[in-house]
Amino acid sequence: MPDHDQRALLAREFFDRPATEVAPDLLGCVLWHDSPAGIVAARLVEVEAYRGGMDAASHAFRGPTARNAVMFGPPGHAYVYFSYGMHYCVNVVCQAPGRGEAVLLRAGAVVEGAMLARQRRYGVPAASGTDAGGTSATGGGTGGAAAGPAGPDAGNGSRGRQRELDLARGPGRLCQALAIDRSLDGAHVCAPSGPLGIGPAQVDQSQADSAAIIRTGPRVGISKAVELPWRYWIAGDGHVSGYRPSKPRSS
DNA sequence: TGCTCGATTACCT
DNA sequence: GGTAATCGAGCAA
Repeated sequence: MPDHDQRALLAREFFDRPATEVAPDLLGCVLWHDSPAGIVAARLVEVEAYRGGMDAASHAFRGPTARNAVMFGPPGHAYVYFSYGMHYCVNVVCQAPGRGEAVLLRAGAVVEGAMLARQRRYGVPAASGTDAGGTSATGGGTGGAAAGPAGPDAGNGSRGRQRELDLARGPGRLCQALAIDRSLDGAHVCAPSGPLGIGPAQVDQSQADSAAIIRTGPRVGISKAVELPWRYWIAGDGHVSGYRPSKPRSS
């Protein structure tokens, strides 16, 4: 049933470049997780580049530790960490081993397995019955999902639409929707047999148009190197999370 | 050994 | 729009 061995995957060489080059190229690509419960896939609409030892905001800035060891390994592997005591965030390692560069995957639009993603996020089977994307039941596979954000909330009001946009809007939500946790730390996203993968951007005309408009700006929630415009997102896409500067802790 | 902070989110006003 | 929640990593003593 998992048709992911037929899915196109990005080559390892794709990630063997500076994170600031990989990050914009990842926009429009599809991240998927094939779990026992089913497949959920999301088209990436927002990412951030972290450049290891030369980037004070990077987890790798201070050198390798047990937590960030994966960042210093070969490119094309997932670095998953636990944040704020309750959320997971997922990165993809870039550059040759030892560099510590990675791209944080911040937000996506669920294009497959939306029903399962809703279940994970909101604990309900489905808001409305129009979604055929539950688990791997999507007949058309990735291609059929290319229609964009229309289908799932048909018949719902703006509230339902917002919920749909919020499914994977933000790094913590993305991980929750795709059931990504520390067990996937180090997973190879270029391996055909692995549970986690990233496929190339779909060459659909409407998406090609939107993917052409890539914006850059300061990264979210960091207190160091805030001036670096290493956040990349698809302009006008409702699945992009809003910019929030780092908030100093209240005493 | 203990303390502080964090690549966030959900909920309350 | 503002704030509490929550826990692991990293640093200092």
